Amino acid sequence: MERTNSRELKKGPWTRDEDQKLLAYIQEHGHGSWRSLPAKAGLERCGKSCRLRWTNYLRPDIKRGKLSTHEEKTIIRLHALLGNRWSAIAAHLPKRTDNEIKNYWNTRLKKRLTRMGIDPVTHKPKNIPGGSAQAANLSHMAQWETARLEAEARLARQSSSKLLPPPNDNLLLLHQFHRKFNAAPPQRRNHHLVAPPCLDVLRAWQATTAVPDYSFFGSAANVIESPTSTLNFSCGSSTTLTVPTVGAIIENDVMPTFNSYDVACVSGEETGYADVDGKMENLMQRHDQNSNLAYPVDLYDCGDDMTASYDFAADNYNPNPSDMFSDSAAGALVGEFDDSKNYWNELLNLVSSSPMPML
DNA sequence: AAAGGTAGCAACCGCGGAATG
DNA sequence: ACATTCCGCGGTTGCTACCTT
Repeated sequence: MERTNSRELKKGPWTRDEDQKLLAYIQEHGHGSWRSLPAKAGLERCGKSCRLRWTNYLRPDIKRGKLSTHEEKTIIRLHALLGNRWSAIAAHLPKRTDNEIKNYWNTRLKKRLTRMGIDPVTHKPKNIPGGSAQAANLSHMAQWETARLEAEARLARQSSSKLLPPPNDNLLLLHQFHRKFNAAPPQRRNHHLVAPPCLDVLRAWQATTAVPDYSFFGSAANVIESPTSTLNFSCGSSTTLTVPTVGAIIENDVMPTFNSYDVACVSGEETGYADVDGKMENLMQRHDQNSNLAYPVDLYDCGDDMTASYDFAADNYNPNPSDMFSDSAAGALVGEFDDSKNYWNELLNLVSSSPMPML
């Protein structure tokens, strides 16, 4: 419990002097216990206030300034899936704080969607009644997906801050999810190595705005290689990741399954990302054709300043390739193309259905 | 120029879960 | 097993700058 000190603690805006004291202390000693930090740092603030100032403002790895179109669309998509779980959303927007994202949503994106006639809570057009039977049927799926996303967000936080193995419950949850929906489970490799904190599909979305014009789908001239071919990516070692081209997906009508390792593996391989993203956009497009999608495609892709903005290096994830691709890892690194179409269709449907209650 | 309204954002508050003894 | 402490999250408030009338 937070108790008020007998001495009156300062509240309100931080001064430059206070900032410098806090910054200097943390740079020298680390934050340690937030509760005891203020006294040690010579600040008349509560520990909570110090922590907030640090995490939302002073931390050196914070990117400030206007959010890019790419970041905006990521927020919208993640919000459609996660609701107001700002920390989980922030985990997929490097260098942005949950507070900043929350503010941005409340002051801008929410209003923009409202103006467009879209309910910012359900992400559906306001004149289309919600609560369909389908939505009800998807409740369970939604809960699992939500839980999975949260577990991944936790992993992201843990591994980025400590580089320690994830707690067993997180890993268990991920395994349960993947088993339940017949997707490739995340695999624990060597004990000291943590999976890169990524939400596979959403990272694939994030990673690629290099191809802003998605109208090429269906155009033979732009389909890479033959419709059934695959692309191989070098992963910095002898292992390769096999990913089907857009054409292969269309042809075979299968939904690819990636796990975190797969996507991390293609980091830095621009063509790989473009292709992964292409798949997702294709899925989205096909989904659009079969559902009353709330968003016109251009809602996300209307900006001119789209740039490939996902910076994997920013995650400070530098796995040793020999660890990364050892033993059982090899199997998982090969793209697994289960027929998990239902999984993806339902997940994508979810985007246009109402948020579900927590487990 | 002044008053009122609005937008944007930093910071606070209360709650709940995790960690610890 | 329980109580206490610590920390993080999401909701909310309040301040400031800007805009409109």
